[in-house]
Amino acid sequence: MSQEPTKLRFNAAITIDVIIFTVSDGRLKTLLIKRKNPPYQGVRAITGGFLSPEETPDQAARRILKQKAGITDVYLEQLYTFDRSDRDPRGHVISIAYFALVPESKLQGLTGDSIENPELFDVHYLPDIAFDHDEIIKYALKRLRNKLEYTNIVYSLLPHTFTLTQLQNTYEIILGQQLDKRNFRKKFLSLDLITETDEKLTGGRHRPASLYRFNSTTPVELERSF
Amino acid sequence: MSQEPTKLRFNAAITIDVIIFTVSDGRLKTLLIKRKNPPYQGVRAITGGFLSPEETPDQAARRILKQKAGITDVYLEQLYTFDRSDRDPRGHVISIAYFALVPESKLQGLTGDSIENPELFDVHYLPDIAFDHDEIIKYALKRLRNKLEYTNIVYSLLPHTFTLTQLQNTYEIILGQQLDKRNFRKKFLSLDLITETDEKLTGGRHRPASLYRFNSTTPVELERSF
DNA sequence: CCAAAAGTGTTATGACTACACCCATGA
DNA sequence: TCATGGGTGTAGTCATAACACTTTTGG
Repeated sequence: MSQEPTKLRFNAAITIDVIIFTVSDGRLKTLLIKRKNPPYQGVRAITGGFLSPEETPDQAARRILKQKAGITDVYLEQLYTFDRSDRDPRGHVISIAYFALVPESKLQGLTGDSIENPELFDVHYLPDIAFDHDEIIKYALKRLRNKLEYTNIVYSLLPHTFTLTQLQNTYEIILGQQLDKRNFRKKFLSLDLITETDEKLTGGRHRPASLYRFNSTTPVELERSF
Repeated sequence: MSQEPTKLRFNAAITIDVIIFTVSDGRLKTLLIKRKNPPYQGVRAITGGFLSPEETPDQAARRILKQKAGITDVYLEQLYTFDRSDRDPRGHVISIAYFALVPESKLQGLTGDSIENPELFDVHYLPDIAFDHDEIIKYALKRLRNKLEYTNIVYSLLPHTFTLTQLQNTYEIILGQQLDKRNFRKKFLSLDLITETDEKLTGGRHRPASLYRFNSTTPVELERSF
């Protein structure tokens, strides 16, 4: 294929924002840092950073996850590309937003003594947030709730084996509503996404619970029932 | 809010691609141009262009629609942001893709004598296409089919007033399947998206059809039934 | 033995599917 | 009068929603 002399000229300033969700203490939480530079210095914000010229947006999102929160190997999905031209006082900025689902176990290392002070916040009780980041979080939450209904991505928030009650709790926390135990089990088991192991979770002063595992720990899309 | 000296440096080459869908002659079609420059010179491609530094991606998408196809005031939605780093021989390119729904009436002016030779192609019989544009079209089609089910966006493909048969045909063409007339009417009318006018479409040698109009010609999202 | 969570089945309701005939018009 | 597309209702099936008691363990 013949190469033509057209030079590729950079024509935009791209940032990558990564909304990190986790379920912890019975709450859906998101990780926010404290901005160390203007604009919005000292205000909470989604983790993000500028795209490096030699990396792809996906690579940048994973780099940011690792650098800012020490997180690797998690569910990551592109959310939307937002234009910040009128919201960022620095000028014309385009933000490619992602969202990540992180099991609580991968957030243990978050010491909070990092320079940007990452902390988890209940998505229903967010502090003041820089830019229009609160709208982005709402948008991500909507996408997450929808995807719960027609994919298996909840696997990315649970340990390798889990009980049906843990699974149901995760759904209830994210959807923000109680579900009927029998109906939930019947329906979820009919989807053939999980398999019962021969192990049980003991320890409580009650009947032990069967442990299950996901058949696939890569994203699977179900047929929609429309 | 204090401005800090951080300079905004452009760090990426952004292109905007706009997949244009229309229904015509009982087929779902998309507009493709013929590339006049390498790479893929002379090959069919989605309409697109580089982002201008002073415009937002949405503005760029509308500018491209107008410049390349003479189309204004249509349904336009951001689809996904694709990374072309390994697909475009010119180097690191990021494409923000949109899709537009255009009623046939707005495509009359397409003379085909423009320098890029825009033509409509049946989405099921596409010619050879530049880059990975065929995958992008498939992705757009999937999004379009999904959105038909839970939004009113079909309004953007129909004239101001229309018959229920026209409406059903549009659904059938896009979804690629026949629908039951009685069931379709019962369900669609129950959504309260359209209202019967007191006009009828006469002209065929058969009973005249009632004309309907959409209650809202801005996008409306229905509650999903999940 | 008792407190606590695990586990299980049936009925009622509402949504979707399948299906066939009469109606109004123009030629 | 007849060919053509417009217009309508019902019964069967399937998925979802509502609902309460027994089981197993640890303390």
